[in-house]
Amino acid sequence: MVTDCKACPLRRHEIFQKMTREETEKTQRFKSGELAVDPGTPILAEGSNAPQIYTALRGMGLRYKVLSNGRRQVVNFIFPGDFIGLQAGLIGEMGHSVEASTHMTLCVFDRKDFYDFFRNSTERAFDVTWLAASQEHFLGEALTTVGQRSAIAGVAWALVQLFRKGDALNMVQNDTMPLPFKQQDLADALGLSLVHTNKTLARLRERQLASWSEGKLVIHDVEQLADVAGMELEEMRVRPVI
Amino acid sequence: MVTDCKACPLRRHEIFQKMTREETEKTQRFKSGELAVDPGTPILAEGSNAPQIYTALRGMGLRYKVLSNGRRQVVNFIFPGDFIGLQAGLIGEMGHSVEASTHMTLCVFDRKDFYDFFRNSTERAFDVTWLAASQEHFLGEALTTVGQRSAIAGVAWALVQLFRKGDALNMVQNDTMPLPFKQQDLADALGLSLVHTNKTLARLRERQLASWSEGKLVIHDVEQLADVAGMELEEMRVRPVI
DNA sequence: CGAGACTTTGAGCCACCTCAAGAAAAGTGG
DNA sequence: CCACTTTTCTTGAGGTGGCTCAAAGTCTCG
Repeated sequence: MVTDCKACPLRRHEIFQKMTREETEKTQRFKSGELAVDPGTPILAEGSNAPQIYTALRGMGLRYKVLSNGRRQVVNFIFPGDFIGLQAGLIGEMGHSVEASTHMTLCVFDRKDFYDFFRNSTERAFDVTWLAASQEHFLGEALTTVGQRSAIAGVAWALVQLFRKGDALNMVQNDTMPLPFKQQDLADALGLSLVHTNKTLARLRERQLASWSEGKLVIHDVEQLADVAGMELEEMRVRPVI
Repeated sequence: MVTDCKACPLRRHEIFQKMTREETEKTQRFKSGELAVDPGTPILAEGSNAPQIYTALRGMGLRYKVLSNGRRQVVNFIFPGDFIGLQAGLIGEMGHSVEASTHMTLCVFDRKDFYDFFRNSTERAFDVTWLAASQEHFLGEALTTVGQRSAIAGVAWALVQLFRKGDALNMVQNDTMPLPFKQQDLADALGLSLVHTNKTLARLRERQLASWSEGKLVIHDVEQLADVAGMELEEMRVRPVI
């Protein structure tokens, strides 16, 4: 049986299904073009030249880099629908590692097919490029946060981003969404220590701006939180028609 | 007369020349498809939906974002050959501002033509995507630096990056290259204060690792500096053949 | 019930910040 | 070419936001 890739950002089901079917036949390992991984499982390693590319279907994960001194920078949080390994597919090598934070199921396809796919449809090629550019845009924002915002503004910024992304994916109900990460993950994303991140989260909780515990993030007034972050809420971009 | 766009990263001269010629006719403003700007001139503004895209032919500049509180994050340094406005071309809006640090001359073409260009050649479409992905890769590195490296390691990292990029462009002679930026620019790139950046540069100079003054950066032993930065020197990536 | 993983809190410290002011360059106009 | 102004660089002094160390509290799970 072939996986339904509705969740793939490129929405080209027939292509993805073909890829995953081939993948299945080739490796004899994936029952249905899906790959299921447990929390903590590394999916891609920095510097690797992995032949696979994935789309997250369910579950969440982290992109991160680690320095030789052991410090870790979380580059991004992965949500359902996100692409994993685009960099490897494009420039031939991963610039970061990826691992699962929760149980995840991934849609698998391989690089060679990715090239064909890119070549055969300018429409889809544009989508891929759009995705890369969006990611670049996001990283610019993140860099600005880490470089210029105070701890409380940075944490507020991150929570707003996560909440809005969750909202776009219909994960928010009653002002709350699942956020299955550790405080250490957020700390590493913001370049803060765990201790200070914890204290900053406590401050936001006291001020009734945001409360994150037991894997649930609750935000009643996003605008107020965005205000603390010193950011304007830009509306979600939609891929333009080329 | 039509500009020679050898320096454009996409090397598709006939296209670019056509674009710039059209541009010239349309605006009656650019004598030869080139645009010359003075130091300090804003080229693109964050949030703008500019119809133009550029390639830097000569001179250097800065990409940056400014926060509502007035703080500025320098996102990247622009060298000859770099693309300017790719984001606007792809996702319809600039995520950062761009301004010239030196006198610059730019190769101008417009967005509509960019779309056609993208659509009409999968080869070039791939190049664009590759560029976007490379930029994403770089930003991930920068984020890691700002988030996880100490001031001295961060400054060392930045100088190594600049020096290697200059080297790739044959701007290095006798271990020295032109670096026409201000210390404030570097400080804003690394999320450090001007004062601390200055003192850190002084330390590197004392330790004979790197010396930057009067617009010239001198590095005798890049590996030693990379060591201070705690980075491995990865070799320059070349766009793979698709 | 004990072990391990995560969160919370307290206490002291330091890397980097801000404020301030002088020195050196780099324009600018006559 | 020289006074004058403005910008950039440099250095000192003192302050603080966020860090590290340490330990206790909570939760999960075998």
